[in-house]
Amino acid sequence: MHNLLSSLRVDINSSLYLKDPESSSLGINIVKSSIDLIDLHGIEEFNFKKLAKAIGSTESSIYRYFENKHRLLLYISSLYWGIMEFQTVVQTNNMPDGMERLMKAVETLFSTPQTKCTSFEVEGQKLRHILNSEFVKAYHHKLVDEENEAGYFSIYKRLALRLSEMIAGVNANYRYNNSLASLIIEGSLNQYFLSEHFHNLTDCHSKDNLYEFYKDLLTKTLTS
Amino acid sequence: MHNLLSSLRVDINSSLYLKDPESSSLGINIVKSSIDLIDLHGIEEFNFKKLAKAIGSTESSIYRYFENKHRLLLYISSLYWGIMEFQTVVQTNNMPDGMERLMKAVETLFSTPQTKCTSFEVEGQKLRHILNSEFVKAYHHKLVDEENEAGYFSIYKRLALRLSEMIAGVNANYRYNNSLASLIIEGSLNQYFLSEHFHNLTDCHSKDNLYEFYKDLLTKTLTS
DNA sequence: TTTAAATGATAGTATTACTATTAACTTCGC
DNA sequence: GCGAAGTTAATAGTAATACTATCATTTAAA
Repeated sequence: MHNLLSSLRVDINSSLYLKDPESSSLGINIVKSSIDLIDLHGIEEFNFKKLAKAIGSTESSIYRYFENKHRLLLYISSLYWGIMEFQTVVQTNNMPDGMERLMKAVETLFSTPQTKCTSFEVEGQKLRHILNSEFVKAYHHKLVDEENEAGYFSIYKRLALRLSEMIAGVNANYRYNNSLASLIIEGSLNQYFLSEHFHNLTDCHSKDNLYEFYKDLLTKTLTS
Repeated sequence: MHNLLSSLRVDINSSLYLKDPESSSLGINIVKSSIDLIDLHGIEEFNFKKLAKAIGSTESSIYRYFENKHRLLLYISSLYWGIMEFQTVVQTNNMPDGMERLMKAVETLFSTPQTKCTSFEVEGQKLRHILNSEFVKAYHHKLVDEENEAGYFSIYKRLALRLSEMIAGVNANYRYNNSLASLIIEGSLNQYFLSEHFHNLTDCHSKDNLYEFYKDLLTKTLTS
């Protein structure tokens, strides 16, 4: 299994970057350090000048890898969803029972991403924290339709469709499998944010609680 | 009822503005026109220079009402949630049956806001469209905890808690009423966005569909 | 009618998000 | 080991944004 993990690679849409960051140590530094900085200060406070300073390089060098910070955020987001998809596939592989599969997928979605299967040895917690806070900004903007067309969200959508299919596998008569899948994936980001910043708008303050909440919701919705 | 509607006023946290926009025609113009512009071009493209031009005033005059565009967005958001809360309360008033009450509240949440009960005669559709696209940006930032502390999200939170209490009224043993309430309110914004921009990540492309999806979810979750 | 308050007009600053240019360093084929 | 090609660094510059400041003018209230 370890070999499989290290040989597989998250395949990120190549139009998200100008030069593949995995192709050089500077590129890897750009991604790793940007994850540190965005995790720490948020995307608004983050810019290429600060990033350049942090890695001891220059703005112009960073611009050779990414057109702008928005694209970099999309790259980081794809990295996250790619890892999540990979883990979901690995974890649910060869599970014959539909409900068990679905629950395993949900549990995986609420877990910390394993960054081992990438070139970037970053803390999965940081990656998830970034996605919790910043992913909504990656698609809530004027050019979302163009970017969606260009495939910048394809990994995210593929994961949602996988989940949707798993839901259909549990109950083929359920009419809202796509909406339910989106609801869960959104929740996997948002409920953590609520716990951190709007404490009494959620009852889930641990991964276990969250899993229980969605398990209950899904079991009742799909089997009653 | 009409008198009640016109005499009641959505009470917005006064630290969101420097000078109450409802106190002058310029203030009302600022809010009305900003809703038009943000609806049309999104919050990133929007700035006080463009707003000033649109209403035939100046940047400096607008800065006398709102400290910055972020505060203005928070003001508009409070307006939306205030209307939603008001409508929910009016619509569910005197309903003895808990489930019926909850369903009416959900239906109201997915409806277009009635702006009659404000000083701003704007199209409710625009207001909802802005919230669908921009509300997440109102709290996904570095200063969220400070702003939350200052009460900038109090109407939103009060609405979530009302919904949470309604859920508890249906099933007192359900342990996740806060999380479920947040999930519904988030969904009332997000599922519309999905329908518009990520069409096949949802099955709900009308208000009726959405209502059915959540009705099914809530009925099964709370009564089985 | 006087006075204060509100608004307009204009100018200016710091920061951001880039673009352009040139110089220096690295790497790779030969 | 050498030169060419590619990569990165250093520096400078631009347009737009998000304000702040000042003072003149208009409007409203006492």
